[in-house]
Amino acid sequence: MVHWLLKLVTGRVIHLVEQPFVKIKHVEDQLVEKIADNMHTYGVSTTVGRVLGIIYMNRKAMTLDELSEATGMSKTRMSQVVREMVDLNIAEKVFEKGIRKDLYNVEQDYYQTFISLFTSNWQKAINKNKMFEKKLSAELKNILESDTLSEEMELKVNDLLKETKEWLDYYQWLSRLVDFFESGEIFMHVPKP
Amino acid sequence: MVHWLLKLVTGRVIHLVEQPFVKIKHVEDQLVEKIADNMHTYGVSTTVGRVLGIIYMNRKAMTLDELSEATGMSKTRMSQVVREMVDLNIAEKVFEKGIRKDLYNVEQDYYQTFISLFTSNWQKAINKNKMFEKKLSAELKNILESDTLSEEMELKVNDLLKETKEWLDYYQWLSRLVDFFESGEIFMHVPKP
DNA sequence: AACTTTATACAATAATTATTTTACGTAAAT
DNA sequence: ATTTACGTAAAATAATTATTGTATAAAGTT
Repeated sequence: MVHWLLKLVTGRVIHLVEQPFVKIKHVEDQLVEKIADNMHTYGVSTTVGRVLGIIYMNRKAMTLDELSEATGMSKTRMSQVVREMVDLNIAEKVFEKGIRKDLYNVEQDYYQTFISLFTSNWQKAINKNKMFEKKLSAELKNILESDTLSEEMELKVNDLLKETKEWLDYYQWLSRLVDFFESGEIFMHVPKP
Repeated sequence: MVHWLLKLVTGRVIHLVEQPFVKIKHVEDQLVEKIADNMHTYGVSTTVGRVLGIIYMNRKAMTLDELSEATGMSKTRMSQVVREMVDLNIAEKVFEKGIRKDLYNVEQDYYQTFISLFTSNWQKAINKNKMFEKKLSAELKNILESDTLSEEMELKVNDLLKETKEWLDYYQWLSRLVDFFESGEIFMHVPKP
């Protein structure tokens, strides 16, 4: 960003004026690091979090080169990271006429970011499971038709069928839970401060 | 569990009777694997998920040796895994008189498991952040008192103070969100099917 | 048309996380 | 009083994930 300032720090005369700048930079860095750290809780890597924090603090979209510069990581890695972020719905590519490079921006609202991560995370799991349960349930019903089924086995199969049903219910609940967040209904019951 | 049955599979006479057993076992395994897989979404490793699934399907507490046998992993690993699970509040050590080995059991209610993982996960992050914000806020106020502060810098610091405040608010919200789940209030608004 | 710039695929390397092996302390069983 | 069983610490190894470097294709510039 304002790197010319940083270079002046060694100059004696301007030193006093620079001191606050350095401190501010330090606070900003700490904030970004904290955001990066927290991202583990959301199930994404530290680097994703760091990039999120950097763009967030920058207040406007950034290019891969700028991100690379800011993180000290390769441009390739930045490309990978922003793609992951776009997939997770926590960043978006923005077009700006006259600028050839891709620009990426992030949501400025914490709450929305939380919801995006929460929902994209769970939605994936929900979809995978609904399919699976159907397949399993069919498999079990098929076993029930076998005529060499002992009493004990039949009991077991029915138990598993019940299990499968409950599992499916649970995922239906999760699905509703995701809606509950995505629609913003959650804020009616847990209001923002 | 019922390993003696498995051993019979090669016997020709009992083969027809065993077929369903093998199929049932297969379904159970698939279920456990699915649970294990899903656990990624909760932010825990596959093995933790697998162990959860195994104990869950077993319907009663298991020892480290049994888990080791069931997963094919070392007892040491099982020790590590159950500890992690206890920390996450998704398993508990149970005592049974006459049995020397430690027994571990898991919650049989999916919903409760979800909540345990959700809350233990976030509670950790919340605690870490509350401290941090206080520290940062103090640091910023300190900078404000510097007399070599340019107009621009002062603006910046105030901006960061506001940022910090919002961040704190957000974590307060998360804290309430955790309560909302932990207290079971969530089920009043997103009822179980 | 030749040359840059940009993004990303792909293979190689580094770093982290998961797992096992060995070892040891403690508490029962003999 | 040994001996055996149990759980886990600590170090070593394996497996996975994160990161980089090289290469390439597509679009922009000269």
